[in-house]
Amino acid sequence: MVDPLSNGRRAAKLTSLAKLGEAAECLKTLAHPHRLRIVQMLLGGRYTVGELAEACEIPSHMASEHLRLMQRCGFLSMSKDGRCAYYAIAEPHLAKIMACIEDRFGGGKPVRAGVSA
Amino acid sequence: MVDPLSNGRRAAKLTSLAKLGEAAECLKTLAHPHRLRIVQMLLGGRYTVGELAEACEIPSHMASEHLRLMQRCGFLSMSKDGRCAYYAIAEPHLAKIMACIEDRFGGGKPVRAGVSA
DNA sequence: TTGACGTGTCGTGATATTACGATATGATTG
DNA sequence: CAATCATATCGTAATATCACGACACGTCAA
Repeated sequence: MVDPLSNGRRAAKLTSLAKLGEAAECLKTLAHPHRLRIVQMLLGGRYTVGELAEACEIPSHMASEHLRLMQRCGFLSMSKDGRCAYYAIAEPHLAKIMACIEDRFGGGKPVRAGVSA
Repeated sequence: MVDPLSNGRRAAKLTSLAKLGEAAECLKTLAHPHRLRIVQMLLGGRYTVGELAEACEIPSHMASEHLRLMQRCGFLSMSKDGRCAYYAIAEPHLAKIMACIEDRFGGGKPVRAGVSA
């Protein structure tokens, strides 16, 4: 009954719901296959909208929208060079989060836990 | 036409769009303030639906739905004890991802990127 | 058995997200 | 100057998500 892992009101180091709401917004922004690929590519260097769009197999105006969304929540920065727009990672935490994602999904395991437990 | 998997300017270690779609699903499941709080609590031990609901300030039948969503993508496991249902973390990667989130949002800073370190 | 309690499920309306075509802007080329 | 390219923005319809009330189900106490 005194099992430290099975019971007891531990000291709550809980983040406020407001902060969690902010975090949820950012997570939701990241939660899209094309945007994940864009982040993954950008983690390796800077690319133009067209390059990113081609890698995601989508029209460039759609890549532009994804890019804008991610720029709005502080993930990316943009710099223009002539008529090309180069995007780059602006939020350092993205590398760690992406590493977690690649760790779980990049490997190749089917990844389905707990379903039968 | 640039094949993102074999002909990038840089060595492309890109995850397939299918895998990224899977990852996006999981991220989307996590991207909700109440679900983030539930995960944060569960990372510190196991709790019943009612306890989780109270901490999120929501009716317990809504907590139950959040719990079911997270159980479906393998994040959580459940065990019944009498009429109580105890939930616990089933996906170890959750701890690392939550640590990243707390690192960026838990501190207390307004948090808006662009502040180049 | 009856009734209260803790959970889980269903249906619904409100709201957010998505992809897309059309079109606008600014930079380059001839 | 006009044409073209690379991006960006707008309006939209289809779709997904959300919170909620209502209620079904098994468990426990009397």
